[in-house]
Amino acid sequence: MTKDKRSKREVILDAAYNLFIDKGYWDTKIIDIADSAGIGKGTVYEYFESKDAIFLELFKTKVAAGYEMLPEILSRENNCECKMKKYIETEMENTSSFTFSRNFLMDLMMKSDAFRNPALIESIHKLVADKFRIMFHIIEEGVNSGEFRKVDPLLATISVMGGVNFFVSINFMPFAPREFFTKENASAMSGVDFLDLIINGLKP
Amino acid sequence: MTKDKRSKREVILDAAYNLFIDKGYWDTKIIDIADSAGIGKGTVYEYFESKDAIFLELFKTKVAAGYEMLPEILSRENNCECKMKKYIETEMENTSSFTFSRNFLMDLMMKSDAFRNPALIESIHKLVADKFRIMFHIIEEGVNSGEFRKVDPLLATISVMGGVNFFVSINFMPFAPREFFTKENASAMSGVDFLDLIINGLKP
Amino acid sequence: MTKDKRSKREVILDAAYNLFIDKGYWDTKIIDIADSAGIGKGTVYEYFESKDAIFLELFKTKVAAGYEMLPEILSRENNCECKMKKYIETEMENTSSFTFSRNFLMDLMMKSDAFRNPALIESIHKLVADKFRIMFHIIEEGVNSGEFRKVDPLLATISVMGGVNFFVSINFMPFAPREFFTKENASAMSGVDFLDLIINGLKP
Amino acid sequence: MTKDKRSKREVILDAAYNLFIDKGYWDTKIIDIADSAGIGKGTVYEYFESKDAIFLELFKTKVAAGYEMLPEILSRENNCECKMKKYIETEMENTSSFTFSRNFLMDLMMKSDAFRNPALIESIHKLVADKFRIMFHIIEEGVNSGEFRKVDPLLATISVMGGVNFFVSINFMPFAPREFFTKENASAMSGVDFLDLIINGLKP
DNA sequence: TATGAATGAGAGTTCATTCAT
DNA sequence: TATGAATGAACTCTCATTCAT
Repeated sequence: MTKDKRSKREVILDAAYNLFIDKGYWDTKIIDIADSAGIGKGTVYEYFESKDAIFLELFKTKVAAGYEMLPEILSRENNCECKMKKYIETEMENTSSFTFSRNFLMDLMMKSDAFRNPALIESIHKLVADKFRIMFHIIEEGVNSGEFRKVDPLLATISVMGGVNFFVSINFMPFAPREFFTKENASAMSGVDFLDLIINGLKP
Repeated sequence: MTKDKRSKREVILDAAYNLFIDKGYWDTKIIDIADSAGIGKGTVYEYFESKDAIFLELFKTKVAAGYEMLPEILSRENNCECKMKKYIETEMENTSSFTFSRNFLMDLMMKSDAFRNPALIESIHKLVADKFRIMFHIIEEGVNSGEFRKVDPLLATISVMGGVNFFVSINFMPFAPREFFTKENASAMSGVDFLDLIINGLKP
Repeated sequence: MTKDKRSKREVILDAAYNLFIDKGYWDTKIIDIADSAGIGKGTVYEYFESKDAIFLELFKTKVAAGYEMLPEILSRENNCECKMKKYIETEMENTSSFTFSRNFLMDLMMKSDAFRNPALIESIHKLVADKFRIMFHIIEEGVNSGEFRKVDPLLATISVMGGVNFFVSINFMPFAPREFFTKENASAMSGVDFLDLIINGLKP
Repeated sequence: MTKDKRSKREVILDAAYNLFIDKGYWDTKIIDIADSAGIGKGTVYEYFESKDAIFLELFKTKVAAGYEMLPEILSRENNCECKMKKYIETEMENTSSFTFSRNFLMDLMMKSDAFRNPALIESIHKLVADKFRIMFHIIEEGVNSGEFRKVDPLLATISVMGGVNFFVSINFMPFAPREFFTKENASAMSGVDFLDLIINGLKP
């Protein structure tokens, strides 16, 4: 009862996190979070200012935190292909290690402007933009150094990021044609093969 | 009063369309649509059964209709690269001709399970799954015929579709880092270059 | 087109009448009446001020009119039993000749104060009160003349009227236990037997 | 604040009950109930799922509950006349003890098909049908045993039930001619006299 | 005269948030 | 600290009535 100060906050966050992932932000009600956390509805407001605030906290700790080390990690790599590999691995780890079932991140990205909390919107936009810039610089560097072909870096960034985002979230998308997404298929898809495609393209 | 060729139904659809794109489905209220269309709240219901019905109509006419001819169009092409080119062109046309000021389709895809109207959900899932299958078969065919490398068709489909979706919608995404998306950059990005990337990859 | 002035009014009334009986007042919408009458919604308001006004007219012509001659008819009878017989016959004729299916009259009686139109409320109250008074005077007269026992006329009036009302409307009541109300049973029930019960009671 | 033994649930039920009786179900709005109960609109929904649910609860506790013991009570009586007496007494108690200021039950009966809630409709129909059957069996038994004349039991049931219903509710009917329903008259009317009329009829 | 498109007040219901305990 | 009863603004949808044509 006394050392539970930090713990209860965590419990709320965990409950909210799972519910957001499971039912989406709008379908998750405060009472659901409270019930799931085993506390009273009012208690939620002892720890968080609002539903938005819970979301923001979750975003920062569960999502954004996974990318904090990214620039440093990438800087340790010698060439752009390796950097891109690390990037993909990080994405895959983040989405899987945080038990990203469903489309949490994508959800955030796409619907971010449905929220009214400016801090939240800004956080989301910032993360996505940061990731975009990182990928852009990898490609730009690769093109400049001759490691990559003379492609338009912006175009390539879009292509690669779109692919990566889709790749890491496809399993959780509600509309993915289920006949393709069997257990075997899912486990067969690897980041290495994925990188290979981006680097080498489809042509034999 | 003079240029009122557009029926009121059209006016409502346009108003709803822009609002849905601008603020999202849930943030758009019936009164917003009515106000935006310059009519009374009740009038909306003279033309549509419900908010869902407006959405469904919009989806069918603005989104799904653009893909109806896709299978036929693709069947006219002789090789898979050309098919993929046509696919990308169709996507680009659809998203631009309908003045997609935001990523309407992506939005739909990601949030589709937030809707309760089964007809609507089904329509959305069907379109996305159809498109996915089309791309899958293009790639599968290419791999089988030797036109493409021996890549995993599913992985490649995900990569390409993710890239394409991102590509056609990036200009309208709320979070795209604005410094990259100047007018000049936007016009510089072409489907041909994009296809080149997918086909040939980044390696020189 | 020219001699249809009265006719169209009738058509509206008939349509409304059947709908009121069939679905009840509140479940009948103006558009239903218009559709059923084969005219436009606005046209209804050319002939009637409001939905209430239609109801009032219907009440006066279809319901109240059936009782206008009642005092005169009863005055022709020589004794109270015969008067009561006539009363019952009139009720039965009114409810059947006007194809009173369902609980139109009862409906009116019970829900009359749900209407806001004072004229309507008054009409309904007046009819019911008139009928009550008529029955009361029949019984009072019978008691005074020695034709009936020395019962409380008010109590007897209530008993008889309740029975009569129930009797004439039971076939149309939604809750009547259906196992009792077969076709044969319905035709077997006669006003004469009913009167016999009231006059002679249950004791052998 | 001091006599708040009554739970808020009770307060809401009472408020709703009086309003339903006073203005009818459809004319009573949730805000009316809330205002009358001295609470906010939303609070009503903390205690009841819907307007229908309030009604159903009211029906079960205030109306149906009064008849639960009826079969047992009647079974203790030795002859049919006594059973009928008990029946009438029960009706009178139910309608008076619950401060039936209007004919709530009759109201329910007549309008029951105006509700859409199946559980509600069924409850109402069941109660009325049950009561009808009880009376029918009393009379049938009386006829078979020779205690009553050889009358049609169905016809007699209708006559008696109609009379009883009217009798117990007449004081609250909006249309009852007020000159008859003075305080003295009301108190003069007894169930015993009423039964006498049914049993012995009007003939001397 | 006849119309039906347009209206908007008003309904039941939801739920994030408040606050007395 | 913890609660949950209470709140009311806001939502979607209904429909009797109006009025320009």
